[in-house]
Amino acid sequence: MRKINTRDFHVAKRTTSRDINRHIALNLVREHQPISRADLARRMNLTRGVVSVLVHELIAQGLIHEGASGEAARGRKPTLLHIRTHDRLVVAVDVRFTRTYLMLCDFSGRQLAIETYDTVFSIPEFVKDLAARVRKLMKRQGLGFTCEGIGLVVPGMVDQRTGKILNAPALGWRDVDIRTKLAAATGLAVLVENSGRASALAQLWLSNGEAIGEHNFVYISVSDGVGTGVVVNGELLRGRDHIAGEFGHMPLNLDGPRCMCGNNGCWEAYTSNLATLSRYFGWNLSKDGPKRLQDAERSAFTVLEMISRARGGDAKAMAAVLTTGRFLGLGIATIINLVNPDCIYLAGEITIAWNLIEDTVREAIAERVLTEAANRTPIRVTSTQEYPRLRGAAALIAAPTFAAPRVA
Amino acid sequence: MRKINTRDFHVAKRTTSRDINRHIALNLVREHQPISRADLARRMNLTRGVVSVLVHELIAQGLIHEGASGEAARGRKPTLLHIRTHDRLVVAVDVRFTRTYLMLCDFSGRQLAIETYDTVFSIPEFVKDLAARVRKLMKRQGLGFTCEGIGLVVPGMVDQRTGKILNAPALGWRDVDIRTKLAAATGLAVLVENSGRASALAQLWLSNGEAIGEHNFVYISVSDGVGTGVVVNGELLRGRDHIAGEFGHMPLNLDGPRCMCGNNGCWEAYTSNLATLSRYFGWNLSKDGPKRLQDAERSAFTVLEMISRARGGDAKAMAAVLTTGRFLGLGIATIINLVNPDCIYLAGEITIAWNLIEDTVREAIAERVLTEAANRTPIRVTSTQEYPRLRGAAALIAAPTFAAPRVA
DNA sequence: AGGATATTGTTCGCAACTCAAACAATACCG
DNA sequence: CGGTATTGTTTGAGTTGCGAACAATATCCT
Repeated sequence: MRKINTRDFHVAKRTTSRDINRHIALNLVREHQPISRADLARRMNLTRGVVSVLVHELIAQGLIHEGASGEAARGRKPTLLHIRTHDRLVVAVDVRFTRTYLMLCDFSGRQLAIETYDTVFSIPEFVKDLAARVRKLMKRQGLGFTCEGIGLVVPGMVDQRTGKILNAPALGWRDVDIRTKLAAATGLAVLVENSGRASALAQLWLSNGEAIGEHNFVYISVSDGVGTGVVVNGELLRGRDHIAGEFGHMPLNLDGPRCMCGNNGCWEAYTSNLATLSRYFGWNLSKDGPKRLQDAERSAFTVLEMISRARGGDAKAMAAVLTTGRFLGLGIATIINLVNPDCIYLAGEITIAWNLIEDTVREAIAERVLTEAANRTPIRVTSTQEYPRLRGAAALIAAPTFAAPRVA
Repeated sequence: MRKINTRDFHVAKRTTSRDINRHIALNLVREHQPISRADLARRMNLTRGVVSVLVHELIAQGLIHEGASGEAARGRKPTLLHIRTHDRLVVAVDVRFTRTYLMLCDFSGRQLAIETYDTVFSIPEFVKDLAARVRKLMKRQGLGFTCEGIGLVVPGMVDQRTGKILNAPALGWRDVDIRTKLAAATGLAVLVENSGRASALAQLWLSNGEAIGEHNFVYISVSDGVGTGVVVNGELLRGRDHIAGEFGHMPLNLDGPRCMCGNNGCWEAYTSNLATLSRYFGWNLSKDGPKRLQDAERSAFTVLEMISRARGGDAKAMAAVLTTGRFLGLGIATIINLVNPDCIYLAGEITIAWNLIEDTVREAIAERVLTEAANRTPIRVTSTQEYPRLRGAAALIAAPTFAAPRVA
């Protein structure tokens, strides 16, 4: 039951009905390919006649293409339709504190090439270097491919509308108009987004197989910080200033440990990798937080190693991991009470220890959740191998092609 | 950029374009009445021809009606259009711990009659009594009016789809199918909702004048508990189990004071009227919470009185109020970081003391908010005189008439 | 082998819709 | 009282979904 915004509405034109149906058809092909025209007509409750025209238009636009004939128990064999993604490419960039990840993939998120290198912190050099790498990547890819844009994600605050990085403390970037600079250097469209929200976009737009279809979820990425993205009704929650969804900085305890953001007791301060390590080593973050972070990042000893030790019988490591699990659960419970999503996706290094902490997490959730139904909210752990941030960067460019037209 | 849900979509039919445009026209009339056809055409960027037909259909449906001629500097005088609300009535019911409020109003939320009486806790008696009161109200109203339904709000968890009250601890109601019972007793359509969310609906659908138009906001109602409603893109956030938006139970401190919900340190436990009173009297809620609540409710001494004392120079009262203000601000800051709404509406008895606490609230917000832009989020205090809960109950019945048609 | 049957994809007349332009109905103004 | 501006209606054209008929193609059954 949505209220029509009388200050910003979209009247239906002559072509609106067809625009809507064409987009629905496109998305059905995307999620059910290969699929025949007759099958589309059945799923859409339209006549085959209309669907034929819709498909013709989508082919003319170069969005789908006909493939081989399919099998049928009886009657004429169907012509199967496929999404045209293989020659529509995207460059995805994930800038992190230590290293930068660069991926070339197609519109379905399929990885074609990937490379990683030490992050360049000087903006002009970063742009110049990245532009050169993109050129090389496209050259190596050969002809017959078009690159439709660069998606870039950073850990920090981003104004998605203007493409400006407002504040990325981990990189030391502040008020950087990265979009304009990068677009000028490469001649490509550039979209920028916060890495937590981008991961949510990847889950929404570029997930494979069974994971498809959730339209109300919260994505939680636990690594250096805790990044989150909230998806409501198939749309990422961005907020007035494009800074919505910062669940990492909700307080668990106003007098708790110091957080990177300057406040005390943020969820992130209890559950980030740094927090877990601090618990193990007995660091006092309230005193020397940022310095510790840099030491930890640069040192070889990561949370992953700590988890190995926990598995190997190191009781202190196990205790630290479990405590993180408990706070993870308490935060998740709050999120469930606030958003009541269909499910929660959990990502980050800590998920490697999922079978160690699952019981603790679920126990903490049960403790603070308000109803029995909410307690049954599924928690899905996503594999770190899939590069969610990079796929999210790709989704920035690919998604607009498939998004619902704005109406009413 | 919304993703189309391929499991639950709405194909555009022959009549979809007109359905959309008719709803837009209806809403424009609603928010700009009196308005002429020509004016509608200009606002909608449609030709007057189409608008004429749309208006004709809306009149045939009995949703709008023609009024007097308007003034024009030159040329033919316009025929002004009005929403037909005066003879479409709604019964709004607000059940609270001490008293029940019953209002008869029209589709625009205009109050026609209001009464209040001691809450009847026995369900069968409550239903029987309410049905009798509704009959009497309608009889007194006379002929020529149609009652289109009953909207009922309660403090507690409600499944809006089934109309069942899951758990309303303040009333002692649990798993009550109030909708079926009340519909059977009155023969009217019945919709049930949580009172915090209903208030948000009232703000969205039945606000007057300048307040019209916000489509992304959080409504915070501070009274016995802290009820909240989140509106995103002109739609109330309900969540999978219809329990979303329980910001009252987000923790400020995991080891904080005991809350009605059974957890510790909920925002509500710091800012509800009971919490404010406890601070003044030095009650220990962790020990004897529910009993205290009943005592406080039944006693004549309310938060309002405490605020008077604070104004009168009672330093202890002032301190208690200011502390509530501080925690109010800390919670609001978290909400801003999570939802980043266009604005925040604040309601409840504590708003009487707004000029006392505003500075403290804003200070606390500035302390925890993550960006300068977020710090500028407007906070609008709504008058208690307007019965937000009752208007929300009315909105439950009235809103579906005006809501955007589901498409794509 | 060949007709019955089933399925796919196209075509065509019809109804519903937006759109542009012409039109009748007012009202004001010099 | 004619010129002009504005409102609201009408009319024809272009676009769309709908239903039914159609051709093409495959399998099944005799």
